[in-house]
Amino acid sequence: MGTDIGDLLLKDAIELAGLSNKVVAIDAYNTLYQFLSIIRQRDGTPLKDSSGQITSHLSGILYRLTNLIEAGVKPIFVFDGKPPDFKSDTLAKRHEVRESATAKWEDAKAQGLEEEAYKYAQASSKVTREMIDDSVSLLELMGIPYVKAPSEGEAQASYMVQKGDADYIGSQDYDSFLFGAPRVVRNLTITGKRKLPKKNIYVDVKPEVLSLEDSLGELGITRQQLIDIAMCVGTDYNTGLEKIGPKRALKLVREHGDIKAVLEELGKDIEDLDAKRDFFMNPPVTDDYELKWIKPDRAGVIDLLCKKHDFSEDRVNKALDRLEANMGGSQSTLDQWF
DNA sequence: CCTAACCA
DNA sequence: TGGTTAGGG
Repeated sequence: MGTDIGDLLLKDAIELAGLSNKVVAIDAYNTLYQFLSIIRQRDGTPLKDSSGQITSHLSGILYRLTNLIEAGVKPIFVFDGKPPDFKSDTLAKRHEVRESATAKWEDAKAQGLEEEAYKYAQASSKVTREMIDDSVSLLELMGIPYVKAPSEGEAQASYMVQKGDADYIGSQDYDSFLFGAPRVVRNLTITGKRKLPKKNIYVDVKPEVLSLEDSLGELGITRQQLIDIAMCVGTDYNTGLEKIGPKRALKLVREHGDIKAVLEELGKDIEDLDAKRDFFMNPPVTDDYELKWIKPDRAGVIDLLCKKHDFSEDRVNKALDRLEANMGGSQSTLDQWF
């Protein structure tokens, strides 16, 4: 998913505390997908309520956002709108990959291949309309603002950071840099060691921040050239050129100036090149949003999570206690929020 | 992913 | 107390 330019970019590890009082525009699709693929049992089954509805995304939102707000972060969720027409190949491909992964998951499960089963279970994850609606409801009840993008969520989030309404984009992908995001934060979790599944390896997962300006300066290129490099490697809107990874793409774009000259040199072509380049530079965005963090509606959250989706009332109340304590629950913290 | 419980 | 892991829904 996204574009594979991460190796070219500068990353700075930080503590979550460093994001205190920062507004982070979280890429909703990216985050929900992450929750769905990772919040699973050992056999690969996602969390479900008694009626069989998947609830991994709701669990992720409740606990992750509670942690972020406790750390002083001011999160916003940014949802996708209508994707551009030239994304249809990528979307079709994702659908295909999901279908085949679902079948392979069944096979592996039947054969008792646990590791395989888990891998394919993850790849079968799908963010459904219903999950998005559920997530929006939960955010509203938790008092956390969200924005509905006219088109790509990452484009909208990038615009909000450019405008100064947010400080960072929260996403694991690098696409927002193509849309001009000044700052991105990855690994937006509570800091700590994490055990790799099925392996005896522990890795330090720390939030890391990336600055577009710093990376462009380091590489000695412009944002348009970064877009061109990404398009050589492949984006959601085009398949990459054969045998061209980020390193060679960087070299080629530096050498020839832009992707047009690179394509001419290689005798290749990318469909709708101009429209796609322009979409990255000038994506559809909106100013129609309001960012307000308000006191959570405890009864509403309990009703949605516990009554409708079988969450433990005890656990949800504990999370809400923490949320309230840091978000308009006490006068002392009110000032920093409003 | 995250929490909670368990054990050294 | 902190590392580890089962269980969450």
